[in-house]
Amino acid sequence: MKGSRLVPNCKRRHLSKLFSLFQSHRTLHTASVTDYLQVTSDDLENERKGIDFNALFKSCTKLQQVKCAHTLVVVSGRFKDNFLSSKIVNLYSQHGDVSLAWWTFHHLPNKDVYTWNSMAFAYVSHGRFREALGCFNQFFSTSGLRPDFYTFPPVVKACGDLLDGKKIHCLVLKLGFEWDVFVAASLVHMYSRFGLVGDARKLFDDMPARDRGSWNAMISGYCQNGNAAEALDIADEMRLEGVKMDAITVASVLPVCAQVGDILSGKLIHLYVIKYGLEFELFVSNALINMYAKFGSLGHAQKVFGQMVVRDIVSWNSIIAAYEQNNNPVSAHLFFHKMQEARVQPDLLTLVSLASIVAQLNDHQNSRSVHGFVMRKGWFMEYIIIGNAVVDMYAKIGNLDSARAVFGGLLIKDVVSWNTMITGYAQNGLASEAIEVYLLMGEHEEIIPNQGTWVSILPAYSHVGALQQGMRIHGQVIKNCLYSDVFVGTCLIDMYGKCGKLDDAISLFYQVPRKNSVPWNAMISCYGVHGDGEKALELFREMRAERVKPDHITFVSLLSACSHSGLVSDAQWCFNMMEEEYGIKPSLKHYGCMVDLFGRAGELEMAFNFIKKMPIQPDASAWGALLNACRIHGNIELGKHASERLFEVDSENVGYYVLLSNIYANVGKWEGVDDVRSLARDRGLRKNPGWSSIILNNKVDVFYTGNQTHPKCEEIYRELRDLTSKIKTIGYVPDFCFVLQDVEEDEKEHILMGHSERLAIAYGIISTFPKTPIRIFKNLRVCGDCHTVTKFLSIITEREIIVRDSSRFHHFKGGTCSCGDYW
DNA sequence: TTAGGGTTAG
Repeated sequence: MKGSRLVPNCKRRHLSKLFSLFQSHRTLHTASVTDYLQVTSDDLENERKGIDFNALFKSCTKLQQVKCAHTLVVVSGRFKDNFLSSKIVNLYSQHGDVSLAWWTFHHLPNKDVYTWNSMAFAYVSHGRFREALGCFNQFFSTSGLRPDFYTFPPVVKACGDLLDGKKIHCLVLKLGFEWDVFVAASLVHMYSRFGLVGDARKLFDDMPARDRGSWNAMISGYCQNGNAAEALDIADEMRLEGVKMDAITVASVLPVCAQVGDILSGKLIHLYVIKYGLEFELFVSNALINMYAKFGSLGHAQKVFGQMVVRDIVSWNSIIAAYEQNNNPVSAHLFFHKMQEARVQPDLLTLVSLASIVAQLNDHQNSRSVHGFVMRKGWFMEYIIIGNAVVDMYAKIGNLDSARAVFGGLLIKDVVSWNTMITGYAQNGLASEAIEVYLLMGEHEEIIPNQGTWVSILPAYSHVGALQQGMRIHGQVIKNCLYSDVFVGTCLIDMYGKCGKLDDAISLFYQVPRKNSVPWNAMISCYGVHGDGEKALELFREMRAERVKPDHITFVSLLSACSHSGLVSDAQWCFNMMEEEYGIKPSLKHYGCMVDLFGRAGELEMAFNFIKKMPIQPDASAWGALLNACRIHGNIELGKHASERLFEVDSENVGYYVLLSNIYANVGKWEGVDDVRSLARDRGLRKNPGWSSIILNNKVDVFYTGNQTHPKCEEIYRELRDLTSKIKTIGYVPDFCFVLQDVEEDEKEHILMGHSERLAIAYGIISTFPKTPIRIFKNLRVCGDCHTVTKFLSIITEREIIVRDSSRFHHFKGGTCSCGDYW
């Protein structure tokens, strides 16, 4: 028999490797691999005598040459030796080859406890818990052997649910292993894992002896259940008992410090880490990076990362996520490149971060690369998290078609998938699509809506002014005890505010926690859109008095509120305070608000000078605000200049062409109107049609300007003609400067009557009981003539009419409007 | 010869 046939399952190359090992040990006198493979079994028998088997085996294991070691065992005929085969099982397991471990294990005729333990441990260490439990059950029921101290800890770890855990616990008690520190620690941890921290604590308290591992098990139990205070307390108790924290203690506690925002404890632990040289532990450094990232201390995170000698995938993911989650996608991307240079293969979580980075950079090209990479890896099938991340990525860059396609293709969807899709639509202004997805979600009973669902759907309902539906969500929120959640509360404030229920918004505002700026911003913005700049300022003063730190959004809301109410000097006060007192550098949005403020107040020169003095390149919002001001105040020359600058920075936005053509039309310069129109046409832009909507009996009716297709069209026009003649008797005179076509006066009056807001209001009047308030929503700004008409309508119909347009609210009552005709 | 307790997540 040839030597090679003795080892049927081992490849020749292992033999040759083995042979070189033999050579290096100088214990085998065969000259070459070929010679060795030619030897017969008799020869081998003789050769074997000359081999120092133990030395060779040790050498193979030391060199991590697992296949050589295996070959050696087989070639030397010792494969029935439990000790050696178990060692091989462990070695294969360490090398990540569980199937070869099982193969070795499986062919052992008389397995002992050590062998079974080794196999179960191999499964556990690769996260194959079900197989580990199966292995244990088979061992317990068929081998006739008694488990030992080493058997239980891995098996306890493998328990997938409380029932399994309790069964194993019973067995431990029956066999009397409960006071082994390793077994007890694993039980403590098992109970914590299933949320029974109290039971875990009882076991821990009853332990007659505790080592550091026992303390760690209890601490991590608390940490993983979010019991931060208890975790930190028991860590302190451990210190008082003279047990020092090790890398594992630190790695458990650091995430808790981050979670509860305890920067001081976090830093003290970091000092401890440095003092005891734990910073070279991979887990510790990784946990430190994550903690500093959560505190927003990117400098510290990067310093820890920079000092690491060995980095693993978690280290790279952590530093990438640190920048990604602190809105620094450029640096995050840089670290991703460095990771590739270091030849570390990205994993699932790398891609989750990368998807967010690509979204933040609005990088359409790379969004497809991310999508493709995930597809090639086949991760969509297995992991919901990456599917959701890709949906989110596409939604954030405004590619809703791709987002929906990926969403539709997800084999399993959880509540986050639905929330992501709803948010995606809502944040891209596609409220009805968001609502459609939300309603579709309701058809899947297994999906339970959560906080994220309310936060995603409420803005969609506010956007379309769907008060009834919004209130229904409010009911659900109360049912789910989420009314004190600051984010849900803020969305409700926003919803009530945007649906014209300012009083409800205010009362809700005083019910939610107000420690951070979020609800304040929402309430200030509500006052702003309702044209009450004074109240917005008053609330801002209250916010300062309560020592709540405003952020950049607070100032955008505040400046815009001032702008809509003509509070020029107050706005200037806020603008200066922003940087001087709070160190917030004004962004383009803030500059845009200021230009808008000066412009609306008729201070066109001030607005223009303000733009000229801006320390950053003015964008479309600044020039657009100036152009709008020129329209309101009829300044053609400056309007022309503003539009030229505007088209340099944004030539795609059709709204600006409309604004410019309005300026010409208002003063009857029809050739100017034609020029602008043809310019827009040449650039392939089409006017965004004006429309208004009204919700009656949960049904949304949308009217486009000049709409002739509504089923009640005739009635609506009849009512409008009737109402128009009535309001003419009390002083209404049509203002033709809002007609942007060069036609006869009769025709102009007809055009005005066909404005979408008027159609919606008339439809509301004929469809509701007398004196019922009417709420309508318009996608563009309300027209000046319609504004006048609505004031008169509020007198003769004795109704409140609430019109929400693209920038604010108009609350008409008894012939006046809440905006005081300033908008 | 084998065991427990540890870091990243939409």
